[in-house]
Amino acid sequence: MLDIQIIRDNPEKVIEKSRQKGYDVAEAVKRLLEVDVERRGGLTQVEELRAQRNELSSQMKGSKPSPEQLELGKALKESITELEERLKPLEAEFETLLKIIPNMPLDSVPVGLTEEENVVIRSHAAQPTFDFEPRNHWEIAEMRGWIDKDRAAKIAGARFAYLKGDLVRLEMALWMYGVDVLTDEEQLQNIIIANGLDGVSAKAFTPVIPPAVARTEVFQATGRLNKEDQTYKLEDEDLWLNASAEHTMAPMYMNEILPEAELPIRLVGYTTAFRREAGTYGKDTEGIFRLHQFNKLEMESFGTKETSLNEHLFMVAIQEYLMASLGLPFRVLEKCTADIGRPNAKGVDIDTWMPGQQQYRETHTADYITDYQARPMKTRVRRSDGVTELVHTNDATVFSERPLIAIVENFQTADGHVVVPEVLRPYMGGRQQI
RNA sequence: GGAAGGGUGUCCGAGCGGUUUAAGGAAACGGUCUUGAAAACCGUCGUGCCGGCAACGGUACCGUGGGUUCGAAUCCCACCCCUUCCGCCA
Repeated sequence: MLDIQIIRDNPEKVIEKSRQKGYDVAEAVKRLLEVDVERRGGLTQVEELRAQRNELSSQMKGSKPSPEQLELGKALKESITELEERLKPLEAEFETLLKIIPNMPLDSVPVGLTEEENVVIRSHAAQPTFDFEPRNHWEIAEMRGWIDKDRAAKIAGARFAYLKGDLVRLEMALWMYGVDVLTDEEQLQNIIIANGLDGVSAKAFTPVIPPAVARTEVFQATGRLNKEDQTYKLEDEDLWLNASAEHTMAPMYMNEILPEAELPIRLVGYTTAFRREAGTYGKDTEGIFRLHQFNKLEMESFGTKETSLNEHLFMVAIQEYLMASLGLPFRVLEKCTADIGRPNAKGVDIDTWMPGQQQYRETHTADYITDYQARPMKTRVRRSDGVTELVHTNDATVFSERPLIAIVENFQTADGHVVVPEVLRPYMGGRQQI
């Protein structure tokens, strides 16, 4: 959530900056400020009464309370209870509205109302040419027995899959490769230098396998439970299945104050992600592009306000480095105001060319979140001068299963085999083709 | 799942109805001393919210949420978590 002070001081700026689709930010800000005034008025009254109660109480502590004092105490108690009851719904509405208001995009974020208005900022590698008609990944998978969705449907329903055979080995190779790069400070340093990100720490990411579920309270604090219909809830438990390792890594240091010397804390988490994909009926029904369950390797980091923007750029640089090293054709997009998530002040996507589908498809995202998540999570840093302040969080995809699709489609051979990218061969027993 | 014990500030830890504006210790920061460091000594040292230009004042917070009371870290209820033992088990 945003700092209420910022909204009070610059409501028009918050509104102007937050052009989002789906709901009316201006209306929410207007109502929030009304509620804020009412709430503060009530709060002042309650606090005055409490002060009287505390005063009376300290008078009574030495001797036996007189009947008059007890009488006054009872009257105060009633007034306080009554005022508190009136305040409760205001506080609740205040909290709800505050959570609805999205983060303020940086000035550099392009203004747009749909994802069509995202701006391509870089392109890497030419689209490959084939002397045969390139197939979809599901056609290749069919030929090779790599994906079985029919039996998965029997077991779990639509949008689930059994991945099989060499496709599974390729996926595992991808995880290993990603973790190896992210834990190698020399390679990280090279990425920093190559991208002119001087001053960015080359500290290695710590590999993490997080819980795949989180409590309601925790999930809400991350700002990622906005669309409850997209997230699976465990029946009879106060638990939700995570839709990314980000959801269970970001709140890891909830209610903690971290020493500045420990920052940046960098994590690379592997988990299975679950998404209900409500409202996508009929979309991407073929193959494994859009499943209810998939695996993903994700970066998460905790830093300070001075370092977070470069940390974001660093994460994007890592993504580009990884994708380029695989030899995949992809482009980098600066997301427009409508396409960045509510907690974001900026966001970058990577779309990768899928020759079997003759289009670029989203494979990665990188979120610049500032202190928006840290505020409700109460994750803070004690600076070297002793001051505590909110940390800044960043997250970004390393690999999901979508790059797997890109590898299969881009490096396919005429007879339905796939050339293994060189950097993955050490993890595939040296095999050049599967 | 059963039994017992426990959750207090950055950390350790006391407190079990009104001297809590949370003892004491450690860490951290500032200072004295020292060639420098260590030690010793002195001082500072929680967070949120409300009001105020500020100094400051008020209020809330002792796992979470309710309750009892004029008054709750302290008593009662529910839940969550941790530890140990038993049972079950990848």
